[in-house]
Amino acid sequence: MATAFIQTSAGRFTAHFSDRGLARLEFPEASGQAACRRTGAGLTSVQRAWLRITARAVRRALKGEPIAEFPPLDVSSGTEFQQRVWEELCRIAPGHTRSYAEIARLVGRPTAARAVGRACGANPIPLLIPCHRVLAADRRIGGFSGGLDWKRRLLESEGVAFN
DNA sequence: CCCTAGCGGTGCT
DNA sequence: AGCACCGCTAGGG
Repeated sequence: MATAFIQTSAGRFTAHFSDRGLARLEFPEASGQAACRRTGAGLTSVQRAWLRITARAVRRALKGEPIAEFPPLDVSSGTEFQQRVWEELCRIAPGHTRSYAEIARLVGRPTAARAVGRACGANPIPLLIPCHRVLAADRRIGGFSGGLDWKRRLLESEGVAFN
């Protein structure tokens, strides 16, 4: 796994690439931003290409715009159930939402809404796998592993109303 | 608003 | 094999 950084107006994201693609994306940390390494060092040329695509995707996602091109996503860390949930998340267009229960139904486990919440929390590539577009059934915001402030901000940037 | 009961995947013992 | 977590939900004060 190779690590690289993506500078944005909202801070510096951290991306981890395996030999299969983008495997993890981390939101900017509140502190410790000072230490800046050269981004891209230690990446293969393929990974550097993925990094460019990822950086574009992240910047577009932050503006609430549709993402034109995704890097390959390496979701092999997830269980089969988690991967099915994440796949379903990827089908939610910007500006749209689903409830945890709806995702549960879509992956064929209609009573597993709670487990869907857990699977969302385990999403290793938030923002690009848009777990922020999942709300509770009553349109309350639910949770977000990266912090509720981020979820609110992302939903607002997409013009989504929530409770 | 609160509380309760039922829920299922996951990870830890 | 248990068991305690949880980004849940529906129902009822």
